[in-house]
Amino acid sequence: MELGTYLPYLVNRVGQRFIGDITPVLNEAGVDIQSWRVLIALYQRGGQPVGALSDLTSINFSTLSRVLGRMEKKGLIHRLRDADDARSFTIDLTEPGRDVTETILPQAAALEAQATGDFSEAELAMLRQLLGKLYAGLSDNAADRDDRLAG
Amino acid sequence: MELGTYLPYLVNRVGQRFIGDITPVLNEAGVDIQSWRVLIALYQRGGQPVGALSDLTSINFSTLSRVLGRMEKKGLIHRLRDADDARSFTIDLTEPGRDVTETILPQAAALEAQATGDFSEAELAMLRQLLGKLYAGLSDNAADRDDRLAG
DNA sequence: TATTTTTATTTGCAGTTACAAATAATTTAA
DNA sequence: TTAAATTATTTGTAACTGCAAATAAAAATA
Repeated sequence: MELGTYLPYLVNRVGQRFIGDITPVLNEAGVDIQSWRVLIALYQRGGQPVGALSDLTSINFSTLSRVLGRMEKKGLIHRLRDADDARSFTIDLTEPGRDVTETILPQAAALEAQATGDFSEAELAMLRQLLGKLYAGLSDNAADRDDRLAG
Repeated sequence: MELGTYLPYLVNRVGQRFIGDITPVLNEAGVDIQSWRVLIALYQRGGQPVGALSDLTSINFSTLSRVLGRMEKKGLIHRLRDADDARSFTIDLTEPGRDVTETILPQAAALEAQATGDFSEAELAMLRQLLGKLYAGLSDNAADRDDRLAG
């Protein structure tokens, strides 16, 4: 096994550089990287319960609970008790949360565009497709947990 | 911008699933994910000073310093004061460190193989190449730091 | 050669993270 | 229709993280 071909290594270092590039933008806006993940997810997919948001953002349940706590304190989101199921919340962007997201989004898009400046459209599409396929090939640990409970 | 095409999102969720899949193996071996990154890097590239290891593993300097601290306590690595430069250490695997690495490696390779079971050789090669290209397109924040100092 | 600047690494500190246990509400089964 | 099991989320706790400042050694400069 060669380090330079080991996919977890290749993926991790790209992920870390993405974080490095977006961090100054996020600092400017006063949000951390986890909150940013929540912001985009909610912005693009609308209100979500914590569990779905955990899947969507790949943030651990209990961590996410506290991330949401600080986002709420900052007025970026609110927790709305579900009418039918009082265990569940719907997490939603507030207006300021939407505003912050719309401030960051174009800068995030610009950084992505810059990082992929040398990519052809075909390469970009291919990369996205392969990352999706790879994701599908890896274990859905949330589903595993459900299986374990079910089995 | 669509969440499903946003590369940081696609990359992060793959990275998190890789971590989820390797974690039981690492727990079994008694090492954490960061230590594992250090282990592979040293195993494949030989002894390194902390700075080079930070680049190689994408682990922040001060974090890495403490990761090395716990690895040393566990006897996985040792710090060897550089003969020519007393500020610098060469970090190296101990024999137990090498053993642990060799226990984990085949399992890590198996997980990667499983995740990419549906990939053709061409797809795999393409994915690796594109991830490399993407990495190159992102900022080398270590270099940025140097530039800032130099400029 | 004494002083300043740079480089390599570590540490203080304040905050973040994840596991497991706790809470609280809902559904299932007796 | 009450007890048991399941589900959604939060919290206790112990460990980990990253920034900025500190340390310590080397290189550059006066």
